Amino acid sequence: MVQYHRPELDRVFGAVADPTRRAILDALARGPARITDLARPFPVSLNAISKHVKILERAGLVARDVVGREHYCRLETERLREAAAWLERHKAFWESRLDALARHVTKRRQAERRAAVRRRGDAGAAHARARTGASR
Amino acid sequence: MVQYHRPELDRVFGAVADPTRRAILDALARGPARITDLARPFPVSLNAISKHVKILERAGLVARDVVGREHYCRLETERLREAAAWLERHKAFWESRLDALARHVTKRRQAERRAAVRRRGDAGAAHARARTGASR
DNA sequence: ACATAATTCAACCGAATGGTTCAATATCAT
DNA sequence: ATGATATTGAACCATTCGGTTGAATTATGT
Repeated sequence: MVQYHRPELDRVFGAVADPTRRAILDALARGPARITDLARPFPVSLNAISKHVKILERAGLVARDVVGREHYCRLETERLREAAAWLERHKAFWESRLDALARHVTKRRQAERRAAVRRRGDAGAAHARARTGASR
Repeated sequence: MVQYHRPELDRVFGAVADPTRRAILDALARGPARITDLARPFPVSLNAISKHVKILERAGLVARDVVGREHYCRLETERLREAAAWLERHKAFWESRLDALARHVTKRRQAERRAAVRRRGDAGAAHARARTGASR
């Protein structure tokens, strides 16, 4: 179940981790656009957008058609599909595992409670004493 | 359709963009584990893993229960669900848009061909001249 | 009490990011 | 030919990242 390193996933997830790049992808969903068009709504330089597009390209999320001096960018959905599949698969798996664990813990808790009642007192097992995290 | 900046997505996608962190998540799918347990399979220092876990925590993908000196980490699926939903939604939207564009282009191509035939010669429109990208 | 174990903190390092500015290149329009 | 337009290249900067090492902190076992 633990698979070997897949650099495409690094690049795809790395690419969509940036809000500007997600916005660029959204813009491209409206149809192909040139670098200049893509850059217009953003408060950053044209060069910055050019770099972002290059990153999206390396991630395989965007392709470009060069027409004279103009570069038309368009979405490329295959890699996105792969990334979505990875997330979906893991989400499903993790959730089922968590359910299984929850059932297991519940069963163990019941067993512990019965044992504690038998012995009387000291109802708190180590698990119950855990100060649960998310401290920030 | 273009939504405002969602930093959780930055953090979640950023977190899963790293192969070591994806592997940690996979390990945690087998059940809660301490930092030391998580670190064992990796060729990097314990400190490095500690940092990775902290990043996963900030992304909301992992929570920890501190029991004495031991930190038990476990998966937290909510944020993952959100990220998966984002990808799914966009994947679906982009694919439908691409289909629509394809239909549109096809129709336009047919119209152009008819026009070209009427005029005779010079069949190549600008679009057809585009040297398609993915040049690396 | 004391050594050991589990973890973080702090400082550091090199490489990658996201941004800038100022050319350079190539194409289009006149 | 000339000038404007679209884009990249190159150099630079501050910050973040992924990693290290060494010391500090806290809890456990004897």
